[in-house]
Amino acid sequence: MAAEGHADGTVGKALDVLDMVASHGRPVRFSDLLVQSAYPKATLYRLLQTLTHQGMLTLDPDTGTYALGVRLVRLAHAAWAQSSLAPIARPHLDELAAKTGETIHLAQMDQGQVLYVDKRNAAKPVEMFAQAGKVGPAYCTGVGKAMLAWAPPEALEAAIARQSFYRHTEHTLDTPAKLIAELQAIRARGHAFDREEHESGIICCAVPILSRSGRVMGALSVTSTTARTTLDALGAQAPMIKDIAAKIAAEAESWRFPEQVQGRNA
Amino acid sequence: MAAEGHADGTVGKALDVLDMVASHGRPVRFSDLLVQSAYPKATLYRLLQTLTHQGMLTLDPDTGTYALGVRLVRLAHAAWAQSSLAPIARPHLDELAAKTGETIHLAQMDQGQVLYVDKRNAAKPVEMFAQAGKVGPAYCTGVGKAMLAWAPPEALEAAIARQSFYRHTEHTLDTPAKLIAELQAIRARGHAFDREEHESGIICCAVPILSRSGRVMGALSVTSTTARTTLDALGAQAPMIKDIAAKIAAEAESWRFPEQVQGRNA
DNA sequence: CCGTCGGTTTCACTATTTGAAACTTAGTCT
DNA sequence: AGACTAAGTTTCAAATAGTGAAACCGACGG
Repeated sequence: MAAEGHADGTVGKALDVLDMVASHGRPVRFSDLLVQSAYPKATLYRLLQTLTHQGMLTLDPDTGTYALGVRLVRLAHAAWAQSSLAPIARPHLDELAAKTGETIHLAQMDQGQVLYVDKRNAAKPVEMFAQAGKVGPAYCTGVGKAMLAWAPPEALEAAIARQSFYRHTEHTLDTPAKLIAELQAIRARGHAFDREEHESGIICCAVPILSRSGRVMGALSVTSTTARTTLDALGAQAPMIKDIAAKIAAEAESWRFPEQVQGRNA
Repeated sequence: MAAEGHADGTVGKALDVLDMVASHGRPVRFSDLLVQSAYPKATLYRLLQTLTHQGMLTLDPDTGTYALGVRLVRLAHAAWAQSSLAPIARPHLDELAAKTGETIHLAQMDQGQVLYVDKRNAAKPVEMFAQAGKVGPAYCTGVGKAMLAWAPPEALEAAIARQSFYRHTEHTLDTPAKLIAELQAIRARGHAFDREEHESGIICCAVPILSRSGRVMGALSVTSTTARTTLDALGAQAPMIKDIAAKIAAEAESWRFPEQVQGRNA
């Protein structure tokens, strides 16, 4: 059911296999992959061999199992550093965390899902890798809705098609229609709320991070619990959150426009 | 000219492009990539398009620049969780950090280079993503030498061919011969030292993390400065470090952790 | 208005990928 | 033992997907 869309070309298939390996929590056998992949034996075999040879997968010669390779960790480091908002946003998240004392999330959109790229936890110290890289649903989280609300129509449509609309709580918006109505309200209001839609007792206020041209770059949220605060109180913080989001956007944009792309490789 | 190995098939080329984008610290233009890639315009264009379509790259429509995509961050999260020693080693690193009060490194080998998968910093709080994923040279770091010392001959040869042997300090082992002699001594001694070979004033003691079958899974090191301690004092800690490395190895193995691939197949 | 510079598309040519089927180990059952 | 079976590896003709020189387009700058 991976239904990872239209695998364009060999590369698409290879990446599909990569996802397949990733989706299992543990090393997988060739045959395990074979049953769930649409590809015939020989094809899958060659794909795995190529990926292994490339260091994207590692093959344990003893158990004959495949796992994601360390090359991915290296690539991801670069990805996180260069293409996510995290490094730029870092000091702003610290500031926001200090001011609110609440949990802060910085997220971006990845194939219709919310991907958390950074986080400040109210209680525990930062556990970056353990949190960054996690994904969540878009239709029932503050950051997800904030990003969807400002997404271009065709992206929104594609995203909606990928939502499960599983009813996590009694407040979950469990149909596309409800969600679309909500997005409209969010646009009008300027920020999104999570009204215990994902987890009971958990509420949040989220704002989009928009580029000057109005493109959604990510979202920023302050999360709390109904025990500790109310939606209204959170909403009162919206201007400040929005302000910080704007700062992040501005910096991100000026960081991306350096006339001179420095250094050829290395 | 860096000759990123022999790109096998289209997939290899695509991954090559990915590395190329990663190697620049920032978003790159099509034309920047074109000049440094061996591929002709149309080919590179199609490759970029496929990767972008797949979410491995993102194309900023405003500036027309490519950057690594967030899908990589997601994949890496899985890679880190499933194929690196980090999650298993975490509590042990904490313990070692507490006992020594020094900087701790956990590393694995990636294409002849040292890849740091986790770290405990003596001074500052953990900055995971900023550190994990970083690469370093193998021939002049404690963890690097520890892993090379127990590497199978064929892998060692391949790794040596990839070292630059740049003379970082006056203590750097700057020839294969010197390195090989040192590796022998390390094997005999059971642990490796970094005698200010990479950075002046920085010393460390590293041990390999070996599977029961003797394969190198990674390495663990305690780093300090000449101002604070001596090699002998660090060496005295070796048994304890080794003990912790053994615990990590045992747990990793019982978790059916797939070990590093060694050689490349034909 | 013309020339140039990025970037995108075309299209005949070819190399790569495909996948059914045959083959090889390494276990297992009788 | 021998003869099955499961899991992984290899073959090879057919077909598909990738190639890249060159043409094309649109946005500058003069």
